[in-house]
Amino acid sequence: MVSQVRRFNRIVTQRVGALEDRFLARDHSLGEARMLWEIGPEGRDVRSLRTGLGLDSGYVSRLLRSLEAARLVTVGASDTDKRIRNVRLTAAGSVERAVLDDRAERRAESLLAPLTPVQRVRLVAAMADVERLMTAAMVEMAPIDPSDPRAQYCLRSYIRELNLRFESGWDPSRSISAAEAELRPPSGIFLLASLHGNPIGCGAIKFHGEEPAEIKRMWVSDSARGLGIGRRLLNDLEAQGAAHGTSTFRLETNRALQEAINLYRSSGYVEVAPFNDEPYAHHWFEKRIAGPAK
Amino acid sequence: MVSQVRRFNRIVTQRVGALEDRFLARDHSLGEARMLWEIGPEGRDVRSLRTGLGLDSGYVSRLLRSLEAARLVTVGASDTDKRIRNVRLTAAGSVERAVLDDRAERRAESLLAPLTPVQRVRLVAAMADVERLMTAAMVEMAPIDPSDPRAQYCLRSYIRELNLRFESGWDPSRSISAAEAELRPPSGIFLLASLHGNPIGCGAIKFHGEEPAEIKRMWVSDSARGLGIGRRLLNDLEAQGAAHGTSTFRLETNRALQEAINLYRSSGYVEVAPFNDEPYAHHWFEKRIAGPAK
DNA sequence: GAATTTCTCTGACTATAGTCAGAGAATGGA
DNA sequence: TCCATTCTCTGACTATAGTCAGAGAAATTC
Repeated sequence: MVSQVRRFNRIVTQRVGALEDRFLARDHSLGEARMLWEIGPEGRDVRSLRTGLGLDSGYVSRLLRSLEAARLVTVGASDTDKRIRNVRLTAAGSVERAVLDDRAERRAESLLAPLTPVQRVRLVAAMADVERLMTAAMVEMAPIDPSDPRAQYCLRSYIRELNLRFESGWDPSRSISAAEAELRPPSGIFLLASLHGNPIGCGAIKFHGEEPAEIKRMWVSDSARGLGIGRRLLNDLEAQGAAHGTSTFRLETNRALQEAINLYRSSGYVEVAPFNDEPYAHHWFEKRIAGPAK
Repeated sequence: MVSQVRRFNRIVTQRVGALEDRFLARDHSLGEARMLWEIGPEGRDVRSLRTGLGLDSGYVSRLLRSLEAARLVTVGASDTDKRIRNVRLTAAGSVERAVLDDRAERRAESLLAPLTPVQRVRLVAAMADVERLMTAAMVEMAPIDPSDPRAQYCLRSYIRELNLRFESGWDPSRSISAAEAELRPPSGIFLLASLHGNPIGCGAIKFHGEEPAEIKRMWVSDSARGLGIGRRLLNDLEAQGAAHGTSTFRLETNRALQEAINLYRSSGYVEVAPFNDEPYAHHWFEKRIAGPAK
């Protein structure tokens, strides 16, 4: 498997890497072209360019001066905070960006051009698979404090979604509690899934001493469905729980969340009699896992 | 389709491009690392390094001096031609190369690591597809003179293969002629398929004035089977023939070449009564194509 | 045997893509 | 109000990855 990955890397850097970057730039240096691209039609502030491209502030500044000298962008102070500077494309800058875009388009076409129609369809399908799975591989999971803004964002999204999907809406106060303090060590664990630093999913454990631990707040962003994030969150939560000495997990869920129910079933959760009086639940699940490795 | 290709390019350069190159080098510059890699355990002459990596001779020379200074390679004159210099890895150089190899291996593993087993299998399969089809897309087809060494290589390979696969072997002199002069404009056309400059397939046309043209010498290297090269050669030959005013093509083939027979059938060739007395043929095919575009 | 070509090397340059250390202006918190 | 912090900018540097023009030695061609 690994050797296939390496062969893939070789071929793809030959064809995509070499062409994509260098070829697109041409009239500008690669750095300028990337910057022009990243600024986008709406304009952007310098700070977000810096973090977005991962460049040194001095370097970004210099690139902007050179784009400014070429009359491709204008840089002005932001209205709200005069330390922050805002970059916008000039008319010429927009044209230039369109040219870059057009080149990328042609590059992509030229990659498909030599193939037969059947091969094209197969290649594009395989590319979609690779893209999806590589994106999945870039998702990072890490425990964070439930008061962290990223955790809060996930929890708000979770509430919004449940409220939308449950037939009767969802009122967290009528439901069994999962307050911040309950999801923070040592009472619990809050796990965040993020892609490029942006939160895209979460899951939590609420420990009950010797009693089975509860899985709570499992949520995956719409934009990240189908990447297996839910399964990985569940796996990681179980592993964390196991490290904490827990060998039995419980959870309850609403019949509206069919994909979650499928996930639990296929992850080894077995439906059991109701073990609590959660008003929004239709299904109660339990799973025993092997104890922590010797 | 094109937008999928572009999304693929973006993701893949992010993940493969950025990591692969820079990450591997570490102790050396990227140029040195690439060179170390390309030299290989067997050693190589400077010339092939230069063409293989596509670098300026001065630059290659400088890189070699720096590797030599680090005692990773030795450079000595070739036995047969004292202008040519031979590069070999020292013991330390081999160790260093193994370290690079190991890093590439780990990189590849780390790409798979976050995925579930099912996802890994899917990703690797999709990568194999992409690799195969991108390789196919890199194959170039161009008419060349049949006396060109690359054409000669293909023709020799063709003869060897037919001799091997025909039940009774193959003696070109008993077969209908397809001499160099017959496959060269204006009498004919010889089309070469090459990958990275190396010949991997060929096909030819022998014109007969107003009479149907003959397709001859269709061959694809073992190493390039399954890439659709045969079909593209045939397509291109027909297009060339059409541009030359030919609208009917004929060919005959031996029953041992089943994959070729399938190719002809699925490309619109219809089996017809024998139109010549080729002693090695079991099937005769014909195809009429639309005239050249208005 | 002379002229030409091939192969590698050196020296002198260049552009790109940075990094690092401050400085100055604006903002936010105590 | 003052102090620390944030944000951007400039100046001074560096490493990498080249390019280009020739020179010298060996081989090939005429």
